[in-house]
Amino acid sequence: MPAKENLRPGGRSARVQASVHNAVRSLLKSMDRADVTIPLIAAEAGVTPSTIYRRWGELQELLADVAVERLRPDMLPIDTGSARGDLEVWTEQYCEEMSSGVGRDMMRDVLAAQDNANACKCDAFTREQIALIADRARDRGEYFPDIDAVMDGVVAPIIYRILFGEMPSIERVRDLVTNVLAAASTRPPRPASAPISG
Amino acid sequence: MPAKENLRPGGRSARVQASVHNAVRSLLKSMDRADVTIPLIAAEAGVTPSTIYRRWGELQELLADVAVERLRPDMLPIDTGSARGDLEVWTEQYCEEMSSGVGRDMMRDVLAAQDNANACKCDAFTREQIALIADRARDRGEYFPDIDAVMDGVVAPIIYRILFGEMPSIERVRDLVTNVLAAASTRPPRPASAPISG
DNA sequence: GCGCTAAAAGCAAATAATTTGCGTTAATGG
DNA sequence: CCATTAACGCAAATTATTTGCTTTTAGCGC
Repeated sequence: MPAKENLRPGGRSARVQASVHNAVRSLLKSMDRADVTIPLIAAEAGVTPSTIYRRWGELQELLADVAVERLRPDMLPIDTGSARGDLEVWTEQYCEEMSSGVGRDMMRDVLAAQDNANACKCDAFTREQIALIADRARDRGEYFPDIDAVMDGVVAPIIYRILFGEMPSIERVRDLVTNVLAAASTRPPRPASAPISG
Repeated sequence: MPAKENLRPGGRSARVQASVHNAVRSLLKSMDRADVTIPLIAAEAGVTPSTIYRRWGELQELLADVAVERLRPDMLPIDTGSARGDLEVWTEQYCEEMSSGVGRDMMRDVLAAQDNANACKCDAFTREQIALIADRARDRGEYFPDIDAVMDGVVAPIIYRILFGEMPSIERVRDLVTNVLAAASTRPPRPASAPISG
């Protein structure tokens, strides 16, 4: 678990991290992921392999580390003028990104790592985006479901299907959005979940 | 993709496969998964490492192969006399198994492999179990939702939360079951999904 | 059953990845 | 500016993976 944060943020360390991340991204673009090795990354980044081994431990952790950065949302959800429109557009884009080859690879990298901190981060990113849409809806005076209801009703089914072999169709995605919005005003809020230890 | 099926099912090959699988299970019981290596497994199984390399390619594929066998349901869903009872009991047990340390490790192994055939198999196992419950409900003349609705409404949220860091509480699980059953008689069936290629 | 064919396994040498000890560089805190 | 020490680089030692070749044996036609 010797990853990322709470290491010396100063010049060299940060430079090495950036260089290694760039090397990974660059190599993943030009070759099959199965052929990417730590010595290769080290050469591309201009560092010695042992630096990578000591900092990330395994290739899997490094890949997860890079993937989670790429999964970080880089823009605000598009404002369409209505909660339904916002959620529909965001969901379709999310689904498309996640079900693309690149998206699925990144998700696999994040989930394959021992350390589940990266997976939690991805979940947090998604919740933040939905919270932004929810805030806008509230500002407009519109109903909007609980974040958890959207996670259960829209995000989870999409991710499950992508991970377990079926690509959700756009019709299904729209349907999920419709159902969660329809249920929003009729269902009571749900009980909270407990965080996982390991 | 030199895995599992359509290899010589006869004596030696099968014996080696069984021996290797047993070795993996045994080693995973007694030590940390991070310390399990192919040479170790080979020694435990009494085969040469190159046999494992040629047959499974990577440790990850072998682990996925073993995990999917352990995830295969070994019993029929308990018959409680009602659809709601059947689904509730099955779901609680499923959730408990999957969120245990062993369950999460197996799921990770299955999802981490390049080959997504194992993930598809897990999905199929789950659908079969739900189909059995649905058949029983139909025989009793009870309503029962579409398998896809149960996958979306119950299974996906549970798995998503386990994978992405939150353990679903038993209350939430019951709530998911309640909601999918409540929706069963009011919602139209959903459009189908397309299979994934890679 | 008997032998033929080829898939799968064993063996060992060659290659590649990972770990480790130790000296060096440079970020951080006083 | 100096002391401290985390992070890095280097190289040797260890361990894992690949590969060419040989041997075993399952599957199949006779």
